[in-house]
Amino acid sequence: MQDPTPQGEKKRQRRKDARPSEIIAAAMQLWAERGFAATRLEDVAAGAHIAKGTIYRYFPSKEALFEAALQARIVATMDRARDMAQGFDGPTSQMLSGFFETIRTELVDGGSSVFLRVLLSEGHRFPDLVARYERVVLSRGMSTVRAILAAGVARGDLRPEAADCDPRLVMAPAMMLSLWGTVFTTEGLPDMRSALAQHVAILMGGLGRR
Amino acid sequence: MQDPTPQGEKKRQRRKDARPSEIIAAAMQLWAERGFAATRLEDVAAGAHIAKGTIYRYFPSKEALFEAALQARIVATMDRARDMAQGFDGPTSQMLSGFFETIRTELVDGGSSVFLRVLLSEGHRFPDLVARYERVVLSRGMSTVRAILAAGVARGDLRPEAADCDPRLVMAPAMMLSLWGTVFTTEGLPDMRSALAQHVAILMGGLGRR
Amino acid sequence: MQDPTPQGEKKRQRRKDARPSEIIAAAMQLWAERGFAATRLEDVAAGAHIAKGTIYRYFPSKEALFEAALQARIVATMDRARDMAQGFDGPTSQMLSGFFETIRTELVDGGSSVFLRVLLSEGHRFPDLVARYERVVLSRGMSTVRAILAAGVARGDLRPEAADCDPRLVMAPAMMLSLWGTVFTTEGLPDMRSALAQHVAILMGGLGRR
Amino acid sequence: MQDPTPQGEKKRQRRKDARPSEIIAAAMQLWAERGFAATRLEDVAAGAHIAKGTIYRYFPSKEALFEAALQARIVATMDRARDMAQGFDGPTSQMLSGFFETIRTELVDGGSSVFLRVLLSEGHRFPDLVARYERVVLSRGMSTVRAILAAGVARGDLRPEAADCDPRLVMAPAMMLSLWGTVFTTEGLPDMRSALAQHVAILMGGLGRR
DNA sequence: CATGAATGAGTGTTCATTCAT
DNA sequence: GATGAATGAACACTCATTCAT
Repeated sequence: MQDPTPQGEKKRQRRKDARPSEIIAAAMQLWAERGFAATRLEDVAAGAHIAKGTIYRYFPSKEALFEAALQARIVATMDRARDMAQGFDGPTSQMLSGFFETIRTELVDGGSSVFLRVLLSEGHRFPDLVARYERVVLSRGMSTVRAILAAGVARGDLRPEAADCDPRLVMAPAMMLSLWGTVFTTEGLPDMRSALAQHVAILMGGLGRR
Repeated sequence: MQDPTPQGEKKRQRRKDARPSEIIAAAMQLWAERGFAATRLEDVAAGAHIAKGTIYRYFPSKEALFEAALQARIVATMDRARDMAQGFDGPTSQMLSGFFETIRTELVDGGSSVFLRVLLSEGHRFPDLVARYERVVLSRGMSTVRAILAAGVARGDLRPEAADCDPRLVMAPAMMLSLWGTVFTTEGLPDMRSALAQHVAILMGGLGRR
Repeated sequence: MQDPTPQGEKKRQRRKDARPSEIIAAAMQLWAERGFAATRLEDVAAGAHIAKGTIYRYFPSKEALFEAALQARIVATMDRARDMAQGFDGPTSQMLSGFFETIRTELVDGGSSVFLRVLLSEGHRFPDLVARYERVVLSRGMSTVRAILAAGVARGDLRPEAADCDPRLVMAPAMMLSLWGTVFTTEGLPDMRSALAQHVAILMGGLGRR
Repeated sequence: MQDPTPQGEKKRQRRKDARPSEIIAAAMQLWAERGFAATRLEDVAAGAHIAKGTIYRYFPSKEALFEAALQARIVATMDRARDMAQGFDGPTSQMLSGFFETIRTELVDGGSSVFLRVLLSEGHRFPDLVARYERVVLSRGMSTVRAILAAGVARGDLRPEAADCDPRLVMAPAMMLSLWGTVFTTEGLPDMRSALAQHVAILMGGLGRR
């Protein structure tokens, strides 16, 4: 009598609140397996154990679902990565390792490499999304790299020219290796963590003080 | 006059022989512009100035066309790259530059980055193709890198440990930058040649003799 | 306090009783604006400030709502019109004017032209409704016209042949003009009242005593 | 050998040329029976004995099909009607009769009343079509009426005030009766031709010289 | 009783593929 | 061989209707 939202209401409500992320999770799994275009919304629905129409209560279109997934999964991580870079003041090699580990965790463990893959191959159809991804993900990543390099120069870990290094060169192996593992064989190759450690070593050698 | 292959016939014959590569050229151009899934076979036909049905005279399906294009465009180039690497015996930095320039030419100017993009995001639909691409393109590229590194070590340009370097780390920036330019903005960033020159410098610093 | 129908109850009761007509009112407004097929039940619910499911407490289906709206809105008016015609004994031109004004008020101001529009274009889906509309609305209207004409002949206002006039000819302009204004431009044309006055004049000239 | 389009080609060509009008014919029949919204494109295809996709070779959308049907069926007729009115110089009553017969033939026999019905009830979804219908059909019809009335005044058949008569009053019965017959019973009522003859008589009485 | 989350049948549209000419 | 008209399976999206709360 006193409670206008009794126990009964809550179960459905709890479900409703969880739906969007359940749908996103199902979608990302399938996109990772089959690609964006090749995944039917009906499959996503089945993966989330709901009916096709239910998706449309939460996302107005397939593209919007992609956008929401992107938003939901990445922003937080990139912020975290940047905070880490700015807050932490250890040796440059350690900052780079931390940065790469963050990227690896997000892209590989968190499954965010789908976004990169989809944007790379179907990006022409979603110019707005590409623009947002650049703004939110790529440029933040590049800023982080620049900050790390600048800090390294300031600290004396790196040579002054390191500040002018194209940040994509620093990020590329982390990105590429994440993609690599989703399609190509990695047999006979170092695991991603070791490879990134090698990358740090090369960078420190190539950019560091002689 | 009784000649069964008169002048007219020959022209047609020449035309007919050229068809497959004309179709492939048209397809690659469009795939590069719009992506594989978003390009209709009808557009490819129009680009090749033939009728839609004619494509099926030469390729049994859209996927087969993709496969043929991949086969046709890449093998030669990769062979060239390897030959170049093996045949040439200059300083390591020069060999790396040459190798990257070859990759860049092929992927960017030749438009082969489509293959990488498609395979990366829709590879699961083409397991055989992925396997072949790995065998023919990726592993050859990695062999080339290993050969260059080994030659560098032998020459004394590189430290012995360079021979154990994951070849993907060497290739990744060249691959990633090729993909980058097909979707993302490059404004405010060095052009690809300069970036690869930086990459060579970093590698030489990171892997080279102190 | 022990009263089983206290003040609060009553208000709710009054509310509940009013629901059907509130729903009908909301529906007719939207049907008039967008047409029957293009109006979603959800919009009707929103217009009536209730939840979608609540409509089903009162009407078992969308078609049933249409039927109920038809029933509710028209019978009364047509009865009124007939009463007016039969009760009043003025000059024929005045009776016709009054009749047309009644039709105009109902169809245009009251929004009942939707029924005519829907029945005209989707009537085949509602054979029962069409039959009822004919019985209740059209044939009553025609009776009224016949009564007016007969009275006019009896009075000496009209020529005897007027009694044989197809009543649809008398009603058609009033009906058509009501429909016209719901879709087509009326710019540069007389307003409906003036037009109907012209119509009365023509009828009186064409059917009246020379 | 001399004929680049031999017999074989022709059969298909003849078919192709006929397709659009076959599709339109099938569509109009079904729209007349069931209304526009309630008729699936698949039904139209079945009615034209073709596959659903074939419709899209000739019309880019359902709406475009409606538009094409409208264009195809009506313009010619309305032009004919206007030519008739302008070219013919007989008594006004005869011109009116001719005009109404043209309208009747087109709307009833030619099935064009569908357009009116669809526009009346679903016109809100097609503002462009409504505008075109007004421009092409309605305003031409009204011009024709005005021309007939003006000619009648000039001839001395009609009183001067007839020139100011709202042309919709003249057309309304012809339009309304066409619609009437598609949904409502006409039992016990004069057939359309007789009714329109009565209408002409009334108009001549109401607008004509005393 | 009221709610609105969930459903799923239904429809317009696309496009790889076929095949009569 | 070459053509392009025809096909029909497939898919995104809508919305009347249901039902757990």
